[in-house]
Amino acid sequence: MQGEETASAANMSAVLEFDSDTAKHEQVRTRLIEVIATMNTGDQLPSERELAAQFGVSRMTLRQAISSLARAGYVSRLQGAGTFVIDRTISKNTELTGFTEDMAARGFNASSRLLKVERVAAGAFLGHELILSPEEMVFHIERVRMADGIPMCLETIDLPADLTPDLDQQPLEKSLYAILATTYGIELFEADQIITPTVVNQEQARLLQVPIHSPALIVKRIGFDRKRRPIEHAISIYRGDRYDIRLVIKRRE
Amino acid sequence: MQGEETASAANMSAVLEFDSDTAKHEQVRTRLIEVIATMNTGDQLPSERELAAQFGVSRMTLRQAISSLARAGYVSRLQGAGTFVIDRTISKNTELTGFTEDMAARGFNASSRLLKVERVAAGAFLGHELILSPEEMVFHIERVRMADGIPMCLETIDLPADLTPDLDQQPLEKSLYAILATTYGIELFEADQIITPTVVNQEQARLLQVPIHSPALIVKRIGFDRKRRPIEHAISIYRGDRYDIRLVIKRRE
DNA sequence: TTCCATAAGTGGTCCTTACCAATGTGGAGA
DNA sequence: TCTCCACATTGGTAAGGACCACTTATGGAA
Repeated sequence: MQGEETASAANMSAVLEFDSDTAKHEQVRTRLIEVIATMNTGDQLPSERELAAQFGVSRMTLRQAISSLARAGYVSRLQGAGTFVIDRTISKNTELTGFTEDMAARGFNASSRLLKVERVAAGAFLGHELILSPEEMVFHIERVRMADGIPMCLETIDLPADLTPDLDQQPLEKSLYAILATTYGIELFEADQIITPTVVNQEQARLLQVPIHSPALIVKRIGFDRKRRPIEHAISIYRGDRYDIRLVIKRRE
Repeated sequence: MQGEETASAANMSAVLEFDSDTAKHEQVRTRLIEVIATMNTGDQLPSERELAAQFGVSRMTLRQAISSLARAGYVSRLQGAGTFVIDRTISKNTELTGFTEDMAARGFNASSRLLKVERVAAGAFLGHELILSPEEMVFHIERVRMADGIPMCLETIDLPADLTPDLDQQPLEKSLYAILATTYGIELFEADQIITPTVVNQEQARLLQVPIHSPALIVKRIGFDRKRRPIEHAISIYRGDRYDIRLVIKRRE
């Protein structure tokens, strides 16, 4: 044996240089992902003590980074044995992403066709969902979302208008999440989703270019910021023949 | 103000007594859930330093417990502000559970009707999914799963026979996960799921007591143990009119 | 009265040290 | 040759201290 693990360990930068404005465990995490990318499924990582020494951080900090990777499904830890690289062919859809990122992860190029943008009163239902008074204004957006030019989903989104002034002036063919982040400084922190099955009606069939009554998934989502204030209400209808939802579910950690 | 937070803090047991064979942070977590149950949505928990002192543990240990609760959606932490109780009306379906637990969480009583148990060769497809040679034996189980006596889903499960000898002698109307844990000492650690929409055929419609061509969800799951060895392959068809899948998705933590 | 700097309090990060628990291995003994 | 057990190694838990980043309430200045 020539020590493959030791070899890949040697590839790691000896004692990382750290940004002062990003948490060390974040930077270690990022660096570890790069390292893992060069390894194969089942390979063992160097021990925590060894990695900590190499990165020049405490073992606690190193563990924080590895814990995050374990949750995200990059590695698996076994007490007494070691930390091992996990097969990454399964999509890791437990993290909150927009359509654009989601499609990128599946190897497609996301685009969209804007059907409608309007500024309207929330009304009773949306007011309840977004915790607004029914008179408050929301932006109402309807889009067809496409992957490599093929229609994948119909999207209906409503956002409180006071959070996103002039949203209707923005390039809504692009990623909404990107616009929210860069233009308005709004970042979604978590979202509640409810998934149900349906069959498409005539109008939906036309827009999605599938036969009428084809199976489809309805995904209803309410997105929240870090303070759990509702930011968006979205209902998406995904065609069932080209789209599925993949999850990795873990026992409590 | 009479200090509601201080009052509920006073309700907490001063300095917990600890089991020696369960991790402290686990026990703190359990105790905290009880405390949270007595509080209202939006209430602020005592500070970490205060809680740590009350439980008689270090702040690190206390933080470990609270981090777990934050991931599970019990509380929300805000740097500089505090830790707050989150609305628990939303189901927290991000944790791996069996049908029995899932239904209990929704307030239903789970039961099942056994349609078939047999011991057969895995074959090419299942062999691939479960990483067995096609000749190896698996237990093949088909069940109708019911909530308060109403059919909710059709379940087809296959498990490697050598892991679970005499599985066909077990009471398979009960929770399979419970049997795996108690009789065979097998615990599922994580599962990969793929969710797709469909419409039921005549046979499925009969078993689920819904009209033919009703929308339904297909959930394909492969369950793994802690070493990521495949334990079960399951395909479940849930009726769409009485069942949905609820998720809370978070940004990376 | 309004506004803003500030102090106090909160969660977030990071380090060090120590020991526990599970795993796998290699050598002693049968 | 085989079995079994002590032991080194791995990840897991825990305490305690120090400081940072952020929020909020407060009190003084305009």
